[in-house]
Amino acid sequence: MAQKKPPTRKKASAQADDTRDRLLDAAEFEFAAVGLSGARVDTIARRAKINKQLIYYHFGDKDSLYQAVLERAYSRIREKEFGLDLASDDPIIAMRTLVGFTFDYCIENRAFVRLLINENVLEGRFIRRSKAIRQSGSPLSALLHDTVQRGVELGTFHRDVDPVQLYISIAGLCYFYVSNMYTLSALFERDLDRPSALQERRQHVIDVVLAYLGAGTPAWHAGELNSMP
Amino acid sequence: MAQKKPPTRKKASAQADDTRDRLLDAAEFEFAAVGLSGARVDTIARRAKINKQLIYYHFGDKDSLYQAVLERAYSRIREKEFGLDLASDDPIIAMRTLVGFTFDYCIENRAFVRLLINENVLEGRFIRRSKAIRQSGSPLSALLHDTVQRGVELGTFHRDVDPVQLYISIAGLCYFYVSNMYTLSALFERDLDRPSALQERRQHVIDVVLAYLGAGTPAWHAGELNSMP
Amino acid sequence: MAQKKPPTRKKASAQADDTRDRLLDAAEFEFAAVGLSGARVDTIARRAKINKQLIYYHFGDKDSLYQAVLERAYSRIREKEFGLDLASDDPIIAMRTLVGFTFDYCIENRAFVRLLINENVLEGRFIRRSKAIRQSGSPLSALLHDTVQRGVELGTFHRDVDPVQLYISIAGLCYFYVSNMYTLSALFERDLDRPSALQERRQHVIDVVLAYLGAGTPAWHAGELNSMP
Amino acid sequence: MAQKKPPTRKKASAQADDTRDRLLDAAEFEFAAVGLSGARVDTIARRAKINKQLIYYHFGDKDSLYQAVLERAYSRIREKEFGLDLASDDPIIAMRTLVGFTFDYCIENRAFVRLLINENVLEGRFIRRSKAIRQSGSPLSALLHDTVQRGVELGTFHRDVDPVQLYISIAGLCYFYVSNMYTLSALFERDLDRPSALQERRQHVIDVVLAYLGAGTPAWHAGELNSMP
DNA sequence: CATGAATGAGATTTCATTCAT
DNA sequence: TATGAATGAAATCTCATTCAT
Repeated sequence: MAQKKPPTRKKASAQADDTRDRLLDAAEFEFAAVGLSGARVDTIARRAKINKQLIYYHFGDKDSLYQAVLERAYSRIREKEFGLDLASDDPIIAMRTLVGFTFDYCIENRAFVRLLINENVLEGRFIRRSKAIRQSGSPLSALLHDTVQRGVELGTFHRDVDPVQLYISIAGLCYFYVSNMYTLSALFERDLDRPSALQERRQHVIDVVLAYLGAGTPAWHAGELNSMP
Repeated sequence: MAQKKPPTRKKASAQADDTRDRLLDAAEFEFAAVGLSGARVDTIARRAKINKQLIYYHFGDKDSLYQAVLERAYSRIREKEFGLDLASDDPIIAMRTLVGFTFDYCIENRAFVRLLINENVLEGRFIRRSKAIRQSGSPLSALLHDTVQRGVELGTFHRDVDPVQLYISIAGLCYFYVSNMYTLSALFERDLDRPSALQERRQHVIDVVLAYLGAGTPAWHAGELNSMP
Repeated sequence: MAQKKPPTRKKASAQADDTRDRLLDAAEFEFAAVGLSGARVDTIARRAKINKQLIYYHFGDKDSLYQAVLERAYSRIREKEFGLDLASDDPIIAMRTLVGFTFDYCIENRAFVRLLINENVLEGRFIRRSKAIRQSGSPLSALLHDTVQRGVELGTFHRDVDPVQLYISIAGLCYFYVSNMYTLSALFERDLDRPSALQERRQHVIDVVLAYLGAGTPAWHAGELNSMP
Repeated sequence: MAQKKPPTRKKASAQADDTRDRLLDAAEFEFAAVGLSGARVDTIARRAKINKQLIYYHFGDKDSLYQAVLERAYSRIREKEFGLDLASDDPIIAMRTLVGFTFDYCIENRAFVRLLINENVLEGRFIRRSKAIRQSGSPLSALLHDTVQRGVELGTFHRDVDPVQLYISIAGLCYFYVSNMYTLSALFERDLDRPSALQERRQHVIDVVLAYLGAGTPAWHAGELNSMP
């Protein structure tokens, strides 16, 4: 939630909050599109329909604006992940839900995927500074751990697995498809962004993960209902 | 915007070739590290220990230099991939080889991974211009297709699978680990770059892929010999 | 460029006066520290713990604020100088008092010294506009003239002297030490701001002035009592 | 002598040296006139008739340019001071020469006086970084010490004196007149920059210093020939 | 009186690119 | 080929000042 910076700021009017939000939206778009170094403050200001100098008034500098965008983006996905309520479901269902959610989130929030990419280009310089973001990782792996554990106990999952390793694989199967869509599309001369291609990929990713956990079979797909939003 | 091209250098001196190579190496390093927009021509020149103007002499402009770096990077991995000689091996072995190779290549050639990332930030603008790169995709999927096919025919693979989908998954499981190592390390407060972590990940990726193809079981690991280079 | 002036405030509240004072103090500090061009309106406001806009409310603009600070500073030293009551003392005592006072004032009011310095960097632009300041010079030289005259008549001073020339020398011996303390300290690798260094300088300056007037001898120092505050 | 900065620079053409010199001259003028913070890079470039960006090419940034100007200015006056050859003269003559030189130098090189002033506004930030400047102080006080010593031994100077204290007084009597000429002129409503005023001041300063050393008498002035250049 | 938000002009600095040799 | 010098366009950021409440 921490997304304010200016040390001088005391009371924030509703209008000022609106300005900040528009600014963050515009900045997220720009940073996601061209990265931190590629982003132009001018462009962000124009897109947010505000005076360029306001950016400096509200956030101090370009880097701090980027940091605010990054933190907001992380807090959003975490909020949704923890809202999935995986704990109460059947482990297989829960895992399908999680994988499906992850894939859908990537597709619908490409800005987020690209933001992460850029943050890695920056060698994680900003994520390392954000305590809030760093602290969001452990509940995530705990959640995964519990789900896998339950599956193993019920006998539906064949193997125990490191939740971190599993999370990275789920993310890799989903994020990479989005983040590298351009080179992959060019390489295989196939439009990976078509609805049918997305649907196909979604199923494939779920299949891979469940197969790995020992719970997925081709036959099992018959009743597939979990459609994309 | 590339104005000039070196006049189809025929009698290029050995020294000039050396200069070009040093230049491409330095440029690859810089582009991989900070992306196209983040890269500084000055920095590249300094790193290559040449005069900045030489960059313009040899490559015309920054974009063309980037394009040259990208093409060289792709041609290198393709060369190695086709050198794997998967066709003659047992499909399981072949697949283990391919997945292992892909993982190892990512680990050893992080610059390449980052280069791809950046090219995607640029929306594949340069890869689309390069016929050579685009043409390297289809033999790759053909190779994969054959291998899978053989596995299916031998009964060791349980299912048929789209080779493109499979390739993207293999790549995703490997590349994502490298490309997003910084954010993942921060998030899970775990150093993913330790030799033991790399070895663990390598095995995990192979397990996932083979499990999906229906050829991998935990028990099966006992005889694992495929160590990292 | 001063647009507006507070409407000749008559019923100024006590609070407003307090605000003005805090503002002038903060402004004096800032102008003395970094000069007119170096001073930041923001910094002054923050230091005075008031809202920046109040500066404009009270003084119209930055230049007028500077002018007010300058006038207050001059009026303060003149007030003290005329309070010295040199007229009734023995000329030698009077001169020792004046020189000592000038030195002490410089040491204790470095902001004032620096303010003058800056005003000279500005080529006296603001002092020329201030009738009040300009008019304070002539009584000063008259005072000096009388004192020297009395000394000459009593035979304790050996020579007549231009009071303006004398005043400038006294000031030069004192102000320069303070205004150029940083470069001098660096040059001679000696901390000129130590209490003992200050005391030594104070005596030296008195010696120089009295020697010039023909009234000072080294032996004469024995009964020195005029200590620094 | 140390006045080059750019780490990239290897061979300097005569033309480039000329550019650097013009740049330093223009910068000195500007810094002396309005201080470091008041100086405009644009103005300096225009005055030097060069492209503004060349400043960054040659000096890196505004601060480094200022540092180079400061070092050049100090090295110039030191060079002249040590060229006075005070050691071989009669101590009284030597002292008159030194004081006269100091005064004349201030009058003719007001830029230097103002440069020092500004450096003190900056709290000696740059002089402290310059080893070359700092090291020039000790030979100076040694020179003064010797001269005074010789005068004392010959009996023409009545007292021993700290050479640093003496140097500061000489400088104070000279520099202050120049550095504070604007406020002093306004205060005493007298143009202190007239040739006759300068000549008068020059004599006064010499008188004060020699009177202090015990070597000056009003009568003694009769043969004064040491005119201003 | 007082405040937070907003703005326009202009400052420093960066950077790809070209010039001259 | 190779180099140091030079340049124009544009980027980030600063800062006095004004607006709206």
